[in-house]
Amino acid sequence: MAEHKKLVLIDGHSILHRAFYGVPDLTNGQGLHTNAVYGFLNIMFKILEEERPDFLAVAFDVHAPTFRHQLYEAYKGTRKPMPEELIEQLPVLKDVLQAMNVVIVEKAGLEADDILGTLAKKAEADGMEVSLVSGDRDLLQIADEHIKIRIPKTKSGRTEVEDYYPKDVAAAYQVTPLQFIDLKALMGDTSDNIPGVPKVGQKTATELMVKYGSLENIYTHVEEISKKSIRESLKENRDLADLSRVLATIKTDSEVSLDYSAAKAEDFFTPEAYELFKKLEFKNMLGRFGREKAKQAGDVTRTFRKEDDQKAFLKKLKKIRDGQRIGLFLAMDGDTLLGVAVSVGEETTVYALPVRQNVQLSFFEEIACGGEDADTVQLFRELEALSGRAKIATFDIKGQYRYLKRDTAERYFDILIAAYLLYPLKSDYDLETIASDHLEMTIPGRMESFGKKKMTVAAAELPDKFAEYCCYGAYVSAAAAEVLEKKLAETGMDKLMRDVEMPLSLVLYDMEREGVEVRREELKAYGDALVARIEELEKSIHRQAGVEFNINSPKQLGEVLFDTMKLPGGKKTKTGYSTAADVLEKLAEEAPVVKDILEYRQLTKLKSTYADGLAVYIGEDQRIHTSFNQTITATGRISSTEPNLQNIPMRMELGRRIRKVFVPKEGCVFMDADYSQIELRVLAHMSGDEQLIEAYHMDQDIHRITAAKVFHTPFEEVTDLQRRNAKAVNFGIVYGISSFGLSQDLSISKKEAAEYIEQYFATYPGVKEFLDRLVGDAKAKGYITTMFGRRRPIPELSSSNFMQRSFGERVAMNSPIQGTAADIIKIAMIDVWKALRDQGLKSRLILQVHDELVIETYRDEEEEVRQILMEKMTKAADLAVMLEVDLHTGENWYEAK
DNA sequence: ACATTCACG
DNA sequence: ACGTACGTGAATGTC
Repeated sequence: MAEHKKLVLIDGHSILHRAFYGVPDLTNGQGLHTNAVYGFLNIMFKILEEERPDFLAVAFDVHAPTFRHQLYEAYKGTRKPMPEELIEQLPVLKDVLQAMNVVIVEKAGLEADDILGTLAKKAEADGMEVSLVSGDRDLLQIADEHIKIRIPKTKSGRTEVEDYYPKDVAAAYQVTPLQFIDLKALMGDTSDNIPGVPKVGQKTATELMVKYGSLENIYTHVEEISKKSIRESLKENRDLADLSRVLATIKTDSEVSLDYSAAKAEDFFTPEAYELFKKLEFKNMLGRFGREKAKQAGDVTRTFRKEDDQKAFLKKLKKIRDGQRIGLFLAMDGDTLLGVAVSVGEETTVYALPVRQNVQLSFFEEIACGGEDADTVQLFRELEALSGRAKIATFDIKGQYRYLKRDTAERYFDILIAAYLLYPLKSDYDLETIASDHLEMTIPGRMESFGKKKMTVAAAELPDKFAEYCCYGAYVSAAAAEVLEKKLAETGMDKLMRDVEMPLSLVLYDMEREGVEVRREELKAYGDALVARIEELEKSIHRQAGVEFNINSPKQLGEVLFDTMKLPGGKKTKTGYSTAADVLEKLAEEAPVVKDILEYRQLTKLKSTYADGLAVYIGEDQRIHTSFNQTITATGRISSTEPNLQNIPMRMELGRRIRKVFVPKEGCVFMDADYSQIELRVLAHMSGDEQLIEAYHMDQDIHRITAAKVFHTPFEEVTDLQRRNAKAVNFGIVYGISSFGLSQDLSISKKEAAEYIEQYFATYPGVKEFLDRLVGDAKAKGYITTMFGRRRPIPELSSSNFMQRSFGERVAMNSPIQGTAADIIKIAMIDVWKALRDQGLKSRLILQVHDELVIETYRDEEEEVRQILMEKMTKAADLAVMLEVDLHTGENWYEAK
C-alpha cells in the first residue's frame, strides 16, 4: 500500500463553539475568558496525538455576508448572536494558532464548510488521508473513502471523538454522505439555519430518503406519498426544499487551496506560543513545550554571574550604596538558606551557600548566632546591613524578613504584594507569572528547573540550574518592581502599597513569629471528652436508623435518611441529596435521629478540625505559629492558614470553650478588641445616608433602631423578632441584598423578604442610591474601589449568564464595604504595632480576626496597651460615624472575648 | 482533584 | 426564566 500523507482539517468556529459550551468558564489574570480557547486546544492536541498528521490547517468563516447567508437572510432574519464571552475568544484563538505556526484558512465570501469541503476533496484527490474535525454534522456529506469526519463530544468532562467514514454515516442515518445533503434539506437544521420542509422531521426524512434515494426523486413520486399532511407540505414547500438543499450543500470546488509547505504539522511549540499560553494561564499545557523556550527577551541586557567565593560576593554586597535599588532573591528550603542573589543595575550575581548542617537555624533563633560557622554568620550580618541601606525589591518578603532588618518597611517593595493589589482575584502568584504578566518575559519556572526536587537537593545536584533560577528571581524582582510601581501609581494604589501593605507585611511577620500559646494537655482533654459523647451518638444513630453506615459520608447519610427512612426532602446537590445542617434542621421534628446526627456532626467537627487539628501545630515552644496570608482574598482581607486561627469556634458554647486553651504567656493577659459592626458603619459613611448616620449618632442598638424605623414601631416596643429581622436585613444589605437570600436566612417567603428590603430602602434611601451607584460604576469600570483605593475587578459583571452577572452585582455591593473594613483594621494594626514599639512596650499583637485584634499584654502594661488599642483602632479612619471598639481582657481567649 | 460540609468574620 | 446571600480554610469522602 502506498504511503499516504495525512492531513487534519479543523472547523475553527465550530470547535471553538463546542469547546465554549463544553468547558466551564475560565478567566485569566486580565479577566479575559479563556475556556473556549482552552477547550479548542485540548481537542486539537488530542487529535494531533492520535493522528500524528503531516499537515494541519484550521478554517474559519470571514464574517462578511456570503452567498448562502444572503439567500437565507432573504428567507428569515439573521443567526442568533454569539455570547460576548465567546466572541472575545476568537481573536485570541487566532493569535494562539498563529503563534503555533498553524495555518489559518479563511476567505471572504466562503464559509468554513466550503473551505473544508474543498480542501478535503482536493487532498483526497492528491492521494492523502484526511481527517476533518468539526462539531457540525453538516460535514458528514464530505465523508469519503479517505475522508474521515471526526466529531468531538464532551462526555462528563472527557473528550471523546465520533468518527464517520461513509459506512458510519450509513449506519447512523441510513443514507450515503451525498444523500445526507437531501436528508438535511428535508428535515432542516435549526442550528445551521436550514429551514427544511415543515412537518418533516428526522424520521420522515429518513424514511423518504431510504425509499426514494434523493430529493429530486421524492418530488417525482410525490403523489405516492401516503400521509396527506406530509404530501401537502412537500408540495407547498418545493421552493423551501430547494433553498434548503442549496443551504445544506457544502461546496467542494471553491477557489481556495492549501499551501502544504506552510501547513506542515511541526514546530507548534514556539517561544511566542509559550508566552501566550502563560498569559492565558494554560499552566498544564506548558509542559508540552519541552525545553524550547524563549531564552532571551529582546533587547534587555543583563548578565548573570555565579560567584563561588563568599568573600568576593560579600565585597559586591558592600559596594551597594545607601538608597540604591536592588533586586534580592533568597533561596530557601524551609528554614535553610541555600543561596543569595542580588540584581544591581544590569548585573545579577548569585552566591550559593555550601549546604552544611549548621546553617540550619530554628525559626525563632536570632540570626546573629555566632556559632562555629563564622562564614555564614558573616553573610547574615552583611545581608542585614545591606537591607538597612538599600532599596530592596523582592518576591514574598514576609518569608524573608528573618534575614532582613525589620525597623521599617520603607525600603522594601514586594512584587508579590504589588501583583496581588493589581489583580487580587488569583490565589497563586509566582515569579514566572509576574515576569510574563508585567515584563512580557519568559523565565524558567521552578518545576522546569528542578521538577519535583526539593530546593536543597536541587542546589546540590543541579548547581548551575539553581544559580540561574536564583538570578532570575533577583532580576525579575528588580525589573518587575519598577513596572509594578508605575502600574500602582496609575491605578491609584501606590499609597495603599507604601503606607498599608508593605508595613503590614512586617506586622504580620512579627505576629507569626510571636505565635500564641496553646495548652496541649487541656486541648487533649477537651478532645477526649468529645470522643465519649461521639461514640454514644454513633451507636444511637445506627440503632435508630437500623443500619450501620458512615455518618460522615453525605452520600451514605443521604441514602439512609431519604431512601431507607423515606424522609421528605428531595435532591439538592449535583451528586445527590443535600444533608447540610439547614436541610436536616427542618427534619428534626419528623425524625429524632437527625437531632443526634446534627450533634454528631458538630462534635466530630470540633474533634477533627480543632481538638486534633490544632494539636499538630503546637510547637516545642508550646505555641502555634499560624501563617497570615496577605495575597489571598479578593477583597483585601488577610487569611490564616496552617492552622486557620480565624475560625476558632465562638457561636456555640461547647465550641467556644476551645478558646480556653489559648492562653497568654507568663506575666501576661489577653487583651481582645473588636470593632462593633464595622461594615455597617462603613456603609453609613460611604453611602452618606443621613438616616443611618443619625441612627448611629443616637448611640443605641443599631438593629433595634433599624427595626423601629423599618416596622414603624416605637423604639421601646420593638420585639425580639423584629430586631432579629432587622439585623438580618442589615447583614443582607452588606452582602449585596437579594430577596431570595434574605428569605432563606429568615425562613420567610420571598415576597415578605422583598417587602422588608423595600421598607429598608424607604427608611435609608441613601443606602439604596449608594448600592445602585456601586453596581453602575462597577459595570462601567469593570472594578470597584475601597475608600483607600484598593481595587477588585469584577469580570462577572459582563457575563451574559444571569447567575454570574447577579453574582457580580452582589460582589459590587459587598466588596467596597468588606474591603474598606479590611483596610481600616490593617491601618489600625500598623498603628498599634508602631505605638507598642515606640513606647518600648513588651506586649505584642498576636492575632487578627477580621474585625478583632488580640494582644498578649504584660500585666504592668495593661493600661498603656488598652489606651493604644482604643485610640489606634477608633482613629484608624475618619468616618461620618464613630468607630466603636469593644475591649476585654482575660486569662485566656474565652474570657477575653 | 473535586464536592460537601461547617467553623469564623 | 434564570437560582443566590459576601469573604475565607480544613476535614472528609468519593471519583
